[in-house]
Amino acid sequence: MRITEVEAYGGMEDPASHAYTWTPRSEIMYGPAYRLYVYRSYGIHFCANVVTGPNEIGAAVLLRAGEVVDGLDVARARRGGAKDVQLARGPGNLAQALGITLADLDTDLLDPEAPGVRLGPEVRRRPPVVAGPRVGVSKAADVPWRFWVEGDPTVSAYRRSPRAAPG
DNA sequence: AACATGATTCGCT
DNA sequence: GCGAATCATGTTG
Repeated sequence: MRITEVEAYGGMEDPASHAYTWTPRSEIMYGPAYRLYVYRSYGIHFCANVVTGPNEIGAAVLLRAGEVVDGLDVARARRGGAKDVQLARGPGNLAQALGITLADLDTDLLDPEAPGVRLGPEVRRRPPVVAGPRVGVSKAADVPWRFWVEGDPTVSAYRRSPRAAPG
């Protein structure tokens, strides 16, 4: 899968991050980099993050959207007949398309032997990337740490949290 | 032990 | 555009 949209969370210094205050849930975020941090959202969906360490800050990057370029049939089956372009559009949908669950928590994304997902190393060509305010967070929403490929149809629509400070 | 809330999505208007 | 669904986690008593 080609990632087209991400959102950065600055660990203990970022009020919007799960790592802002230490909790058992976010413990993984303080660990080594390139591990997978998965959490359940609204009781229904899973969201996948890449811990970016390497220090003990608890920083991570939320995978918000992507274009499925491999295993299309599997992704389609998992997403139950959604349009190809929206197979991995949105954090919950992306996790579902990849089949990520809590079982994948703490997966070493650089280990070729590790079961489940892994992070592809190569970026052949860097497409134009734009930055903007973050989606869905009630705090520090205007920190421009959401990055996406400009004009890519698989990028999710921007929606500001109703609880975020007016901007 | 109880209460409030959310890094969301989908369907209806 | 708006609101319900849905439950684990975090916070408070």
